Amino acid sequence: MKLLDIGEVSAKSGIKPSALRYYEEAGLISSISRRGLRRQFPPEVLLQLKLISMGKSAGFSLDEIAGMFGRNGMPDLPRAVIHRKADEIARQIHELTALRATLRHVADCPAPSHMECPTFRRLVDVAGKRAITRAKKKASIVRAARQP
Amino acid sequence: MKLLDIGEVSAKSGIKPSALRYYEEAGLISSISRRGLRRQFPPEVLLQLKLISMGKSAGFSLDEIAGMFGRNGMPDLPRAVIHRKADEIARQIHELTALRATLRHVADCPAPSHMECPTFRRLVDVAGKRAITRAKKKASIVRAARQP
DNA sequence: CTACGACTTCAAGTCGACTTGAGGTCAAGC
DNA sequence: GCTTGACCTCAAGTCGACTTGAAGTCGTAG
Repeated sequence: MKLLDIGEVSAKSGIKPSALRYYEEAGLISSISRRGLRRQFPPEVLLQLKLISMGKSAGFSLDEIAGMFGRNGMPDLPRAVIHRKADEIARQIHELTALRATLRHVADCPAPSHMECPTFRRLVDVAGKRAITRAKKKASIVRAARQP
Repeated sequence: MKLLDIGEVSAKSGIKPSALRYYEEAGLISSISRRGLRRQFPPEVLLQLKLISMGKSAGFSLDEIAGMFGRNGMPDLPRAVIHRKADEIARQIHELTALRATLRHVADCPAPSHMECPTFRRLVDVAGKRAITRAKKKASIVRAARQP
């Protein structure tokens, strides 16, 4: 199993060495040895980084991502918890879908004031209420994750 | 048109007054008058806040959101630009969909090592390449903004 | 063998998005 | 008329996710 040094990982993933060190520090990835001082990573790290970047672009914090994928890239979590994460993502997909529709609408709707356009209001309402709940939930999830 | 004072807006939206002041400072919303010192907002602000929270949960910065919806909540931008934002969101929906599928898969797949499971690798590959591009784009925007 | 460039550590800095704190103002209820 | 509580301003603090800088260490190419 041929190892990649941090420079190669950085080149292949597009993530700066400094960020890779930071991820390692945070326990998201782990280097397997050194050549001189240089960190050597197993090739799976590239896949793990992809997962990390997916999680990030989904708006999860590094802590949450670590929670999803565990220390070595794979979840040691009960299925139910993972499915709950997936549900959270599903909800987010819903919200994004509404946002996209809203944008397309405001781009094309010729009405003078969108605020009074019923189509617009309906679109905005789709994702509405959960947003408030969410901020609070996030905090509690983090707390829960810290006390296993 | 009955006005809402900042406390009511906060209660109805779940957003703290301090954050509302911050949004006003940032030009995302605007209060229309004062009663004593208290800011008074027009009722549309609630809709605007919904849009803002949608945008936030989609991972956009306040600046980007301001860019989408303009100073007073509605876009003054050319259609093409708005559609590009919508496309960006569409891409993100794609990524999230892949992430959700990946999570469901790791929750249920009984394989010993996911790293070698072809289903898993395929899922991860779905969203892959764009992430890198995105980070660079963001950075270059930032750089450009610093040198006007 | 030496110079180079890419890495190393560690501390400190940055950026966005707020929150918090100190000190002050107001309008409504008692 | 005075207190109370929710607001006000402005400066400073916080948190996450990195980046940057200084000072040092390697291994390879010339």
